[in-house]
Amino acid sequence: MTAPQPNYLIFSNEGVSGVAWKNRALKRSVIAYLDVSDSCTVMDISRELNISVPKAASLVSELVQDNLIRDYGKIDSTGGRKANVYGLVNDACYFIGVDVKKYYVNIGLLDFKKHLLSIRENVPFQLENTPGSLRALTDIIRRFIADFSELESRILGVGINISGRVNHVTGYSYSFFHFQEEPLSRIIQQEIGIPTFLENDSRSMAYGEFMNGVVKNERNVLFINIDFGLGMGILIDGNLYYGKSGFSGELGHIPFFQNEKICHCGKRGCLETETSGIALLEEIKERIRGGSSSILSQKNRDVDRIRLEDVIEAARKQDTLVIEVLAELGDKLGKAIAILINIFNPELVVLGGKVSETGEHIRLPIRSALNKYTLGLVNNDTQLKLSRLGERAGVMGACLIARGKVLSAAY
Amino acid sequence: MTAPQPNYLIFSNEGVSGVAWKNRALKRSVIAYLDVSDSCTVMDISRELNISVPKAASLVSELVQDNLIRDYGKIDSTGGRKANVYGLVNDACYFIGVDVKKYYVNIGLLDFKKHLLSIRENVPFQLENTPGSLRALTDIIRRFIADFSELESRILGVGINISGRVNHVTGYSYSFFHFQEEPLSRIIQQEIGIPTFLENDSRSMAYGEFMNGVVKNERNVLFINIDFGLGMGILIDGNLYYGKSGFSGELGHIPFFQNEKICHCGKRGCLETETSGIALLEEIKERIRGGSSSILSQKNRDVDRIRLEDVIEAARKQDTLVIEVLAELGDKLGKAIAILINIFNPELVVLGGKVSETGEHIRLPIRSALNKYTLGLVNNDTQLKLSRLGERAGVMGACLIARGKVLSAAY
DNA sequence: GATTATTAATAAATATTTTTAATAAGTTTG
DNA sequence: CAAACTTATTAAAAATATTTATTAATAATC
Repeated sequence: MTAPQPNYLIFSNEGVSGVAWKNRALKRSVIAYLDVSDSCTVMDISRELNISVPKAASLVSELVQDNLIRDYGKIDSTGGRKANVYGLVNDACYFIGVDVKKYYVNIGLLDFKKHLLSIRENVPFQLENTPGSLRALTDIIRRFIADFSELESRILGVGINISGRVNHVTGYSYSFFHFQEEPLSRIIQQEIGIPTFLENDSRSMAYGEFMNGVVKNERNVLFINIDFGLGMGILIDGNLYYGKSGFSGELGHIPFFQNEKICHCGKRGCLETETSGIALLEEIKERIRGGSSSILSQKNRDVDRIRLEDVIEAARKQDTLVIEVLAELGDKLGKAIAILINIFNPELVVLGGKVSETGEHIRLPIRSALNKYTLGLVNNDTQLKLSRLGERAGVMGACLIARGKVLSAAY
Repeated sequence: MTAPQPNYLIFSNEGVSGVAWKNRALKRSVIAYLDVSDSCTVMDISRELNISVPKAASLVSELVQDNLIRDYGKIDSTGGRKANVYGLVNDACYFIGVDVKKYYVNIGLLDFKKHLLSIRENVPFQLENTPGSLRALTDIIRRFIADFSELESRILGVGINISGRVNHVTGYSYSFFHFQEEPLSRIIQQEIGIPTFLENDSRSMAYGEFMNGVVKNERNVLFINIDFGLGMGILIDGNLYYGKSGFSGELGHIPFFQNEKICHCGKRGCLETETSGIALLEEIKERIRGGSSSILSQKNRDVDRIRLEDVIEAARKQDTLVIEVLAELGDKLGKAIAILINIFNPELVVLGGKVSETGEHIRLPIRSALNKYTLGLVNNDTQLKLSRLGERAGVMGACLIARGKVLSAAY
């Protein structure tokens, strides 16, 4: 005898009103509550949602019937009859996250309880603004889904990270695959047959770290994505902040330097021109050409062919040149983050993206710049931590974005 | 026969649970809805709050009995029976707002429908960190309340703006009147006998402009307070953003210049050192001393005694020197605002505070700096407007802060 | 180890809300 | 100007939720 299939209707408001609508909303609230508290009793739900105990009990029993939550036995009592505790069923439903990079794709499968069950990294792919590239992407997603055919009916959403400008509400991507009238999310959704959601990469990573990463109870968090470019995800009161059109967090293109370097955005003096993976790589190459010694130069290889990954690897091996350049980069970036701290007074700033994999080599210079450039009172409020998810923040975030949208019926 | 007194119990959750709690919450929701929609029918409420029409009708009739809302006659029909429209009763209750400045206080009275019924400006006062100064402040408030003794029982809240660091949740003020254990808000509340709320001045002004000023339907708004110092209020999704400890929006102290001017905060290079009322005044004085001609110099008066108000007055009279200095200041400030626009992607940036009273003389240089320093796509999203409330933004905001807290029972 | 206090779950009674239907009040159209 | 059509309000019936009371289970106490 197989377990009954869950009743996904509660994740939608379509075609219901009145009491049915309220019940769905309440059930979603129960799940949202379990999402943060992990487990709870009928009494807890009654208190939390301001409903009577019998009502809470009936909701719980329906959710158990729906196979979305499960009775996990008795709780340790505090001096009375022991209460039954309930929690989410981890295999109730699944979500897929796709992290689209320039030369590869990472794709993963998340269960109901936010465990990353499977991840496939570095799937070869060329991100180009062509229909062919889009087709290749949907093929990769389809193939991944095919590997989990027995779960397919329980995969409720797909989240996709695309760098550049994305409107998460309309599902339009402006920087890539923008060659048809329909929003990109809908086109992909038609291809793969599962509700699909688009998100900007830095925001997605921020959400991943927030829901399942280094963030604990902090509700106002900045996630600095130091990758090839420089991006930022903003979490305000536990929610991603988008701005008017979803273009918030364009940290890389704030006017910051008096330099003459022309950014790929067309402006001069962008922060990204000196504090990003590309800037780091260029500076390292420049200095090696100028005669600086480094692990990277000793190998007698072609300077032009040094990759960012090599630089990060060199930092891990305590290469003096890289550490020195990182310290300078960190000082500049720290000054920029000081601005953000004065403005946001956040509880936590998380450093993510490729360059953050150099660990303390980048964190410490930023930390000391913060001490230099922010007011003590404000600075003391703010922790500075390294990403916990690292490379996987993108996939995790994409899964969680899809999960969040489906669970809140917000689409 | 006098009108029945309103039932203020709905503005509290104390001592109720179950159905009574739900009814109070629903009634508050009705009022919150009327707050933004100005008037509505029973049907509207039913649809908006997802409750049945009879339930909505019973809530409305209770609120009418409570004298909080009133039947305002029939609406123009769209092809059927005309519906009754309901709206707030403007004299149902009142709120007081106090804008505390360095050398004076502005204080005003707001009615339930957000009309500023009475305002008393420039009440002499010395803001000092002494018990005497605090006593003087409470005296001013008490005297103001005494003038409206017939309304006193209906004054439900007092909002107070204090510059510097304020925690609106705990009610502590750190920059002023911080010489006792208890939070300042509670101390004042005990003195005047009305629930009291503290707020930072820039945030309060931002809230005033948002609820009753130049902001129309925009939900993500930055309010730049260019006064003696430089502050900012941030509105995100229609709510004030506070940050971890309520220290958000410290725009004046972001590290921005390479200059050697020491800011009163102790750091060097603060934005405020070159783009604030004080900076403007100093620069004007400097240039006049250096021989520049201006209306201000012609009067043959003591340069040292020129006040910021004189400078603004001169700008209104098209004084070339002031306009020139404002243009330079606007360019620098515009560059800083460009950073904010890249980060927040707001729908609207509002310029307020004393210096903004120079109108287009400050707005246009900022506007052109924005064009220069932001990406087109992002910049086109953002309007730049001058404050509508001007000097009164502070009082209006303080009243509205108190009103908002009371109406949402959030204290 | 029985008793008491405490807490959870369940059941019955009560109260409230929603549904459904009917009525009233208007608008539009032939 | 009346018939047909909309929409709002009211009323009664049905459904649902909350209260209150009861029972069950457990820990602490004597």
